[in-house]
Amino acid sequence: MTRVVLVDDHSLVRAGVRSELEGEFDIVGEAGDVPEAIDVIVREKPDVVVCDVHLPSGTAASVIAGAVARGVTTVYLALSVSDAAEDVIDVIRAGARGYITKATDGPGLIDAVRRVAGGDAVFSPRLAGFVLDAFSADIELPSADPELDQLTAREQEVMRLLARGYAYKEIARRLTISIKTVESHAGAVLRKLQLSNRNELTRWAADRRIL
Amino acid sequence: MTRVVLVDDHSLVRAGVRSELEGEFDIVGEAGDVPEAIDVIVREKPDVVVCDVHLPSGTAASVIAGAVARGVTTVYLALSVSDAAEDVIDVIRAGARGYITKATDGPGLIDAVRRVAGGDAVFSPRLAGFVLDAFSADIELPSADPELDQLTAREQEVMRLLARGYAYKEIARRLTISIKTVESHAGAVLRKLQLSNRNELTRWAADRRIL
DNA sequence: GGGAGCATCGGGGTCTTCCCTGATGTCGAT
DNA sequence: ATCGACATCAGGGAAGACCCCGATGCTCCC
Repeated sequence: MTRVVLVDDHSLVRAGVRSELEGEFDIVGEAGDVPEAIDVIVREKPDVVVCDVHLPSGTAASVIAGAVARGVTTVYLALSVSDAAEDVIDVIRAGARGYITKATDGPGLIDAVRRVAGGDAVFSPRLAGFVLDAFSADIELPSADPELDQLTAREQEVMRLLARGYAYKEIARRLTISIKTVESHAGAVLRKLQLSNRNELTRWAADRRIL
Repeated sequence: MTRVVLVDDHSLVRAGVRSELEGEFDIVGEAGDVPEAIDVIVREKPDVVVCDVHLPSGTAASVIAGAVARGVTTVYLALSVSDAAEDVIDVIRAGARGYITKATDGPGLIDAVRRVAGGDAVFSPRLAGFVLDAFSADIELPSADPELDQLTAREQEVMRLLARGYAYKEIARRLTISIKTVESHAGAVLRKLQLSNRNELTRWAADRRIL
């Protein structure tokens, strides 16, 4: 039987969730704040933790981080009244596998717990949209960058080598041109990209995953 | 009315999807392979593209990449017989907002199109699990980095500013210490991290998302 | 045939980076 | 009380980065 821990600062909410889940799952512990939650999780090592997002002493993300720091890896289902993008993203980033609101009914809750226990992720489409946006913003696909097009082919070559940290001398050797030519191209690159030195260029390139 | 383009190499499948969506949406174009699809998308600029994952001349990811390269941003709903993790991840990475299998019934399809058009993401919980795994693997949360611990608190401060591209002079001003002190810390940072110059440091920091 | 854009170089200069040697003061631990 | 780790600063120097001005050749285009 799947072993579950409940975390919520309102004992009434815990009671409600417990009554819904009892019979289906084995409720092995409860907690009302962050340190208490971490202790229970470390002690019980449950299969699933159903965790309120906002707790008096922190958030569900703190609970997850704390448990991870103490070496416990388990599956988290976030539970919240809020469906604000920020809340969702934070807790998902921290490692939660699902996020449901307290408007969910009993069978929905049971289904969600069962699903995250089985490795699935549980989101409403609206929340899934937030998560996808957040992650894609991180990833930043190799899009046709208009800033890159300002550079000539040769300048782009030099730019890549500059971003990798090669010295002018080294770049000159690799492209079999003189240092002075490298300087020319480097100057053009910095001017066109409105950067003031190589370090900004390195960051610029790193941000765009041009490596 | 939401304008939709259908992409699938089997005209029978297109016919089936079209018959389900007609009335609800405005089907403004169809295509059976990648270049054709890109052309139609560029020409029609639809709100939603319902796209088969496997096409004779490529994949849905190729279609998305091609359309993006030609400056069209629209919303994609991937459609496939396969629910293999690989297929899902590739097309989501490319930018699709949803992924449904061909087992979906008519109302489910209509609902999915409507949702992605509205900005939501559409996945079965199983597929959402894949997506989450794939992205979390990329992200790599700020773990306690043993290499960072080699640096003293002050050195870490200086390191962060170095990585951001500030000149020694500027760092000295910000920390209200002398340039010479900054040089000392910078030297210690490079030595301890076994890097030979600032550019490598910038890359080192960028790779670890220390910014 | 002139002009624009590009790639190729040079001289010469200033500022920055990086490293060397060395020094002083604080603080905590032995 | 001493020792080590740390933060602070200095002088000086070699090498690199960056910028200015200017020059040559090449190709493409009107």
